Amino acid sequence: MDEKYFAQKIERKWQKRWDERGTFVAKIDDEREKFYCLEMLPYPSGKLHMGHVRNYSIGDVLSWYKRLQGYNVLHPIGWDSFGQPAEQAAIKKGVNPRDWTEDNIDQMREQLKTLGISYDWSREIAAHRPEYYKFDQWFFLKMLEMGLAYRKDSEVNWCPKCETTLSNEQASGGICWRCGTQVEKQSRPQWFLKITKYADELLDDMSQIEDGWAERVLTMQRNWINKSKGTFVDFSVRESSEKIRVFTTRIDTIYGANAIVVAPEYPLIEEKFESFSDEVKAKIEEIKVEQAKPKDYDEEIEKDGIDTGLHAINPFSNEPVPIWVGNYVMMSYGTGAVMSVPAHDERDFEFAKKFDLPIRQVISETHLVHEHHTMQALALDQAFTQKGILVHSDFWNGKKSKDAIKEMTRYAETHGFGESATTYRLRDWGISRQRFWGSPIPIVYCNSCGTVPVEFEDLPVELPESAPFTGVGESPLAKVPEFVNVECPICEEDAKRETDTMDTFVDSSWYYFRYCDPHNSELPFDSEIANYWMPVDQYIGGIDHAVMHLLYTRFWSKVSRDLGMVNFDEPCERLLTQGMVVTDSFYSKKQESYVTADEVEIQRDESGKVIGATLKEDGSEVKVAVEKMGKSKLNGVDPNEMIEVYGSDAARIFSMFAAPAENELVWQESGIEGAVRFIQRVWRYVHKWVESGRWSIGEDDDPNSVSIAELTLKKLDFSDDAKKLRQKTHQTIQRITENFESGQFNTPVAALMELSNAMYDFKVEPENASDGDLFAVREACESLILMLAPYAPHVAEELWEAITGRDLGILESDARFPIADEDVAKEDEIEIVVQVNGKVRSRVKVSSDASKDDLERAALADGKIQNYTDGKEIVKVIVVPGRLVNVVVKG
RNA sequence: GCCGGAGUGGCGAAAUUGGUAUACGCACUGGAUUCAAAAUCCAGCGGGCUUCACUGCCCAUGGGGGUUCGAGUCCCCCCUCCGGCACCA
Repeated sequence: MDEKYFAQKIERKWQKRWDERGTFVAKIDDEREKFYCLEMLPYPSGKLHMGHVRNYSIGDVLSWYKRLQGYNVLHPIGWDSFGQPAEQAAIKKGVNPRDWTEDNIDQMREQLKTLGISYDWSREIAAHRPEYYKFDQWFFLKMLEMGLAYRKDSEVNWCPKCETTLSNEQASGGICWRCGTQVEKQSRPQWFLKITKYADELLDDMSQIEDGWAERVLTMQRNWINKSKGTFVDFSVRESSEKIRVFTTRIDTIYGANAIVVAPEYPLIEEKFESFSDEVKAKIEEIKVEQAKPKDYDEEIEKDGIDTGLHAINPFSNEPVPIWVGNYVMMSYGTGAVMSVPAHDERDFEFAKKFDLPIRQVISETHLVHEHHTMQALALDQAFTQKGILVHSDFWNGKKSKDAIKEMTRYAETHGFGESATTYRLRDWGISRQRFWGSPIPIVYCNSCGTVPVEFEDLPVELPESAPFTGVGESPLAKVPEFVNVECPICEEDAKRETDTMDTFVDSSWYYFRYCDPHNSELPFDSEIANYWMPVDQYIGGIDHAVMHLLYTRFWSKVSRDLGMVNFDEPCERLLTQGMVVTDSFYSKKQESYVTADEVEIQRDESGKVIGATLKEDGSEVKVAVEKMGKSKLNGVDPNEMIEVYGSDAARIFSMFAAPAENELVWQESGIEGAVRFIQRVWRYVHKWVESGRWSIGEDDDPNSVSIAELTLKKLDFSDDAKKLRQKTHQTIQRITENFESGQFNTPVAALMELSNAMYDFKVEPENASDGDLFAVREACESLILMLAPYAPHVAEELWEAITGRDLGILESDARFPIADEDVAKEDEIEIVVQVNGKVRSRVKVSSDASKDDLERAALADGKIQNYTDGKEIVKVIVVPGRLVNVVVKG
């Protein structure tokens, strides 16, 4: 046994032993309650970043905690290994995406093993392997059978020079990443999954998970789906027999409509285009071009539009209103037309202000109803968007918005110019990608038979070994004749394969099922096995996935349920959305790329805050920002160096201690020394007692030593100091258990540090320790090690071995997370704060079970308090048992 | 722009969910130990006033307002920063 703590040595020792003993291999066991702990699977970029370390450390803390409580824990890991970076590497460096990906996986697996996360590596999966993506295709075919997969035209980013489609990232700033050409939109047939069919269920089933998911995530999902009840209203057009249909949730404001605003591609506009003036034509074209550009959200888009000269007739008032084309109306969203009510909608208000359109108030606040009936509308300086009472609305005046919405909708329905409707913002999920590195969509196009699904027994449709990666022209897959040319599964005539591959979100939508049964070659997973492990008890991942991934994944479970494969609705009971790990990013405008911190000269203000930077090489300007780590192209902080220097236990403790899991964490390395110091303090303390020979481990013990079993059997006398130490031990167990149960992982580290400080404050040396002292020390040490294990499993195993001679993590281990003894933890005397008018004026010591009356009496008897109450009237006394007394005085 | 979140000492943060603001750690300062350094140990550490000292008082949780006996915590407005926005994953 080394006396000195040497992280690398013990970490390697235990990683090897865990591997050999299969410590973390999960097996179905009906005797024990299962716990499925899952972290979002990483994209194998080749390099671990601090966001990963944080994510997996949180998962490991929970896995260890549950394992020590006797749960049957499943804690798997795999790779989200399809995606653009591999293909970009192929284009830029000429490597094969498969080799590039496999290399990266090997590197990251090594790094993860060095971190010592308690994964069941026998269940490792990777999306890019045919054994896995076979079942992406399997699910696709099932969804096709269910009518959930369909094909329709949809737009993609298109570079006219490279004649290729681009992702949003490749088209950022509206220009092609390769050649800088202005990006356009192109329409092409693509495959969609009908997630909208599940919109209501995705909303309603939130009630099943609301206890375990953060409210912010559910809110974002709710707003993303955005179910709104409202009314379709048809406006007839004075210059045409066509009608314009708009959707509104506020039909009660229709008397305030001052215009109909339509998208530039609106059919009526196309039809009447030639009749417009040159100015109108030019503006419409301009808006079209502008809308076709990929969105840059940083840039504020000013409202723009033009009056076409056409008129729509308000079906309620028969009033004609102008028809405008506006840049904020999209053909692809809603009906492509909106009614503009500036007085009661902020966007419409802004539009009306800019073009000086009339603004008519038709809803007023309840208490102003009377005046507004007779007065002209007040000059509004902003839109009044709340509900209220209708004014300036003919027959409907004086009605409440809520009633008016119902009655006016009914009126529109009976008069044939409208209908009530429920709309969703949620759109179907487009999964077609014109890329090589993804699951091929298992479809064949035949001239005689049409669109033909590949037979189930012919799955997987395998990706070819390689393809020409040029970054120009059609997708690489389309350039591989052996892949494209195929026999039609029906008529056996020559046919062509679909060359689009699936969105990588498909892979990550069902991987947690696969972990349950990762080697099944017939089915994605066995139902019975999945129903044992699933749903996931705790899912942990970045808040950046709050909407898309987590919505797709919920959708996929519901589809699996409808396929009869699982017996539940929601895939994850509890979700911990970890805050982003962000870091300073340096973007060189000259090099048009991100550079590392080493390459720049950083300017700081007096407080050390970064205010700017220049490139060391030539002093050119560098844009400094704080951005999430792992963002593609951005070089994050490399945790491996930190692990090498300080050890993985220290890195893990520090990453957990640095901030609460949900918070964003601005990464900085200073402070990790504190974690190392803490480990060393624990190490030294335990070794001092073990090596003193005062407690026994094996058979050849010191004759003066005594085992914990012997101690437990004796009736022990505890000194006041020993009592104090035991009290601290049990209070710490209470605190940490509470923290873990409520998902708080930073404060337990502080509690452990406090406990170790208390151990150092206990001044008894081994040589003259009584049996009671020995017991108190041993109890503190054992509890500390067990509670430390989730954070620093290597050092915990090592110390546990030192004091018990046994392993901690293995299934056969009898080590259990400690349980607090309330009687030992209880304080006899507590300090109560005494306030006068809410300000702390004194403190009194009372017995911890003092009654309310006792507290009040003690407070009023206190000399300092009497100074404040003398000659004044005591209005009331508020007593919060265990906390404080507040005396309220007057005069 | 739309949706969601965050802001507390020099720094990361804590605060039993409306009840002692600043636990724990980092950095810093002083002391012990040492030939010396590292390591370790002890002490101090929000700001301002007051007292020789004990002490006492006031101001502080991004800014402004409100509710309450009492607000970091609840409500309203504003500022700054971060995440997502459907082809980054």
